[in-house]
Amino acid sequence: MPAHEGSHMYRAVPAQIDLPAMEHDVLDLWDAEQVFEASVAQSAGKPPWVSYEGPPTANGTPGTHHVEARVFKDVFPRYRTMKGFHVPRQAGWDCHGLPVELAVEKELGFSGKQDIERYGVAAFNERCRESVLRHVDEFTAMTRRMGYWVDFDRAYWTMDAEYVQSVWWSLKQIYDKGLLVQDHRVAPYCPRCGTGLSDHELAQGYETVIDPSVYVRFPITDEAFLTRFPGAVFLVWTTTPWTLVSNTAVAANPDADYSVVVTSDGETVVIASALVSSLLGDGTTELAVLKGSELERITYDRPFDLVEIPDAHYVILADYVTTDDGTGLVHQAPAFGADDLASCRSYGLPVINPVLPDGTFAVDVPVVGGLFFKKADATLVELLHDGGRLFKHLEYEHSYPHCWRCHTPLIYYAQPSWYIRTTAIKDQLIEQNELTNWFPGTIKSGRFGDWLNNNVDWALSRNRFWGTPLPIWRCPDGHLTVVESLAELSAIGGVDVTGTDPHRPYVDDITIPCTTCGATAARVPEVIDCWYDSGAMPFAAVGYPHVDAGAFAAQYPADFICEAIDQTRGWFYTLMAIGTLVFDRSSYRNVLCLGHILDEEGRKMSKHIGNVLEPIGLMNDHGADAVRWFMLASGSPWQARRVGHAAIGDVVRKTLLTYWNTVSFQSMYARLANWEPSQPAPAVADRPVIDRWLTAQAHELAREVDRSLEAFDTQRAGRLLSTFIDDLSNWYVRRSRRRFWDGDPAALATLHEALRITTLCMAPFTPFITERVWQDLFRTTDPDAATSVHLAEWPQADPGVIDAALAEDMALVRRIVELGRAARATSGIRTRQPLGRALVSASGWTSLSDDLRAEICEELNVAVIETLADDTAGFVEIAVKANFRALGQRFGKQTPLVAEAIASADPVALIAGIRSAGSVSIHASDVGDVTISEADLVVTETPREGWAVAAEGGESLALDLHITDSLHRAGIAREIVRAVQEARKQAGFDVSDRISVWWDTPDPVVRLALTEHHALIAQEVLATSFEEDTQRASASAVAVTVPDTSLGILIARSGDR
RNA sequence: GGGCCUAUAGCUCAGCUUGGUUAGAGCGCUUCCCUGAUAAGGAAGAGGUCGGUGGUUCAAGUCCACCUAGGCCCA
Repeated sequence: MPAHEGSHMYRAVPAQIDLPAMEHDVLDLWDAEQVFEASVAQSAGKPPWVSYEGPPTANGTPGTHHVEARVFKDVFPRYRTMKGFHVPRQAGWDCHGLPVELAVEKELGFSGKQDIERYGVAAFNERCRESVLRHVDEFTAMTRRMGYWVDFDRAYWTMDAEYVQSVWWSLKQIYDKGLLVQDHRVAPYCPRCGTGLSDHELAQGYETVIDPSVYVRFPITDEAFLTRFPGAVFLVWTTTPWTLVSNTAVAANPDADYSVVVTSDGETVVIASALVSSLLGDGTTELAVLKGSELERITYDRPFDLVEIPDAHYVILADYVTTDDGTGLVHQAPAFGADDLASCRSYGLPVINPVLPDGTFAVDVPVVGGLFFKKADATLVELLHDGGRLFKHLEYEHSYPHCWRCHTPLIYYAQPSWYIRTTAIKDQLIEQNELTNWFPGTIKSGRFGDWLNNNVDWALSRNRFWGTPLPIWRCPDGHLTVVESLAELSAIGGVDVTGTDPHRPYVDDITIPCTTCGATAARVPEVIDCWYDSGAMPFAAVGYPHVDAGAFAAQYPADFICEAIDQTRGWFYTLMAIGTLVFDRSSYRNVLCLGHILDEEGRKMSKHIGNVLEPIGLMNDHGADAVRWFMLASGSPWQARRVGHAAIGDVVRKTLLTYWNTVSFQSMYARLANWEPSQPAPAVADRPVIDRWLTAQAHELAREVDRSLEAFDTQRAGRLLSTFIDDLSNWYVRRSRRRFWDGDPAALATLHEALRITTLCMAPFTPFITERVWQDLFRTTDPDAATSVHLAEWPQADPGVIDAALAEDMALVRRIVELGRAARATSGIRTRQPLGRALVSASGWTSLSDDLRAEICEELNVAVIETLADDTAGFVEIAVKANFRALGQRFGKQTPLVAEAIASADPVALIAGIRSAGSVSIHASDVGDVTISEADLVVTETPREGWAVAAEGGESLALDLHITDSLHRAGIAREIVRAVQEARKQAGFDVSDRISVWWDTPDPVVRLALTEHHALIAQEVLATSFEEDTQRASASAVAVTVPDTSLGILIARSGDR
């Protein structure tokens, strides 16, 4: 509550805070004051900084990994906004595709496409649309809770009619360039989903499985060959016995050597020479070595006679065959392998496919008819065994592609599909990648660069229902008409269909006259890969070109995108590919690639294991700021990281609460002193050295955090901030407490400014707590302050204020203080007991200013501090070590010899010589005389006797432990002060309460201490009266116990008398 | 089989770009201290063959090679 009307005082900031509750209040504040909207509106006209929101698929509950990506997608826009850029942020939802279809299938209890067709495509797609809308709410709630500012009102939906038509437009551009084609190829195919998958979808679904690994005898039937080698068989290896049913040929490498060998069992077999010993072992007899080319067209008897395959079953030649594993003779089933198909086609072999689109063998196939392809393996292996064809049967563990959504093993399957010929723009893609900044950089040439180098055409079409329909109409003669919009369809067809839902089945009902021949053309049945949808968002999100061309121009390409590493071949690829296909340039300049979030044991989070951290719960336990800070600053963003309650709780205690308590401290004492930031304070240059130091550090902080964020390095920025907060609380405030009790304007103004800079720098990271602080400390005190910290400008670092020399000096001060504390601890004399003097030896010490030395004295509670080297009494022990870093540069190979010479020299004489002459010459064996200066040495000076000493890294401090009577009494006085303070706290007095003190003691030393230090004690404990008298006990008086004394004290609040 | 990443204290991680002789922090543990903001703070201690082997170098946690294990991605 403000002290009076029109005042510019801080609000009271309680020491205790419930962070999650505070965050909810801040969320309400942002809503009430429309802060996000204001931050975008306020920057209109400023240079744009564009980041794209990769649309999450709304088909399930958001997880902690979604929070991770969203934290990074939030922190940089907030930062750029503060830096004076205009950063519009459009939310987006990925609506189409298999994930959604599968979720709906599951809800409806369906098991395949037939079920969907029976249910009706219109109704099914309606369920898909409804499912998307349902799940979007959960994402919105999580997004709001975590403080990710993104504009949901303008969100793009990939299922919107405008979006779909934008995608159509782009496909037409690609078609017009001749890069959208239909082709029959062997492609990965999910038999359960009944559709082919693209290579980047394939990448999502590898699973480790154990398959049979069988070596099969293919008896040779070529008479000439058999005449030379009676009873010879080809040994053929496969891990997919089910494809043996459609065996069409055996491929050999024309240039490889093949051996005809008799095994130890007396059997004549043909395999690659390179594999004879590993496969057949010892005891074989080699009959002949033939080139693969000599085997061409040698016929054999196929393993199964279940389907008709005419004019086949001989050896063909193919370069891709290797002799690294298997037998060097590769079974060919052209319907189920891309290489097989190409090789067999070149020999004019037929392509026979006995497997139906649902993955089962056709019912009329003997033995395996109706069986799911994978399930046929066991039956077939048994059949091979019974027929004497099985040479060897092992199990083989390998990773095999599975459907990324339903986990059905995929089948490589020949079928017609639509492709985008990305291979035609491969060089352009590589060029665009060169112009892209990847974080971390290794992705660029590594994972992503490899992917581009091995680029294959994009299998675009899906034989499914809920997706963007391919905008291609075909007439009976096969002429194609590709359209870019419903308006174009209306124009061609002469019927207004602009109000039609551009989804199946409605769009399928539209027919148009063929633009080539005029015959009736109908849409091809396929929909497209939903990854195309999301990759099209840079233009489709604004409905380009049909809706708003200006918006697109302003937001292309993006300055920044960010997702987890699994998007390398997903969104990162589709964005770059579509951008390059349609606009000849990639859609983004900088891309941050995050590592995955793991559980506390380092396992992937999955529903199966039950180790999923539910993000809203996590944020309600610890606060969104804590989760955000963890994601940004704890560990390396591109490294897989373990997240758990302990790690996030740490963030709260170490960073957020320390910051908060510093704020609370400042608010408390400023209010007690009726201080306002607008009150005059001495110029920084005229303030005490510690104020100048803190101010310099704060400006350096602003500069360095800025640099880090420019380089997308949140980890370094976080480290800078938490170090600064620690310095602030545990050095500046700790050292300056007394000045705050006294209401010193210089101290209050210094801390105010330091907190202002910290709060601003931290705002993008932890937007809640910084907003609370901004409201309580800055908005209330400055009528010109921005109404939200997120509407404020980034703090300008003044290079003139930054003082590297002072920072170094202060670091030395703190190291010396640490030595002093260590010496105190080893001596057993508590800091409360004043000591007479300390001696210091450290490089840089002699040039330390008096006020910095005073800091050390005060902190260590010693009367004077002096230079150890000045003490000529001879009780200083000097140890000298070689400084290898300096010597190594000068002497290279001879460094150890010089170091040895230094070690064996008399350190006292050495130092005496150097200190008087600047350098000395010493003799090193095999090197000769060398000149040594102090920089070549690490000098440690320690006193010999009667002192408490601590030394580290060439710096040392010694405490004079002699306690005089006067020091003893001063110690007692401090002891009394501490005891009274403790009692005040116990009694629940406020820090500003004045008290009365009555005391009595039989001990003359204590009595003397009390009288001697009477004024000091009274001042320290805020006593308005301080009398020797224990008889005056009052009802509210509190007894104070002072350890190790026979002192009796009573205190009472002055007002309580 | 290939590519990339990772391996440092009981746990979580810095440090490696630019090599320097006592390898750090936080958490946890033991002992002690301090407390007029703090769920804080400080000191000491236990705990490390810096995954292994070789190499380069006067000097390797750091650079190089190979290997091992784990992860991710691909085939």
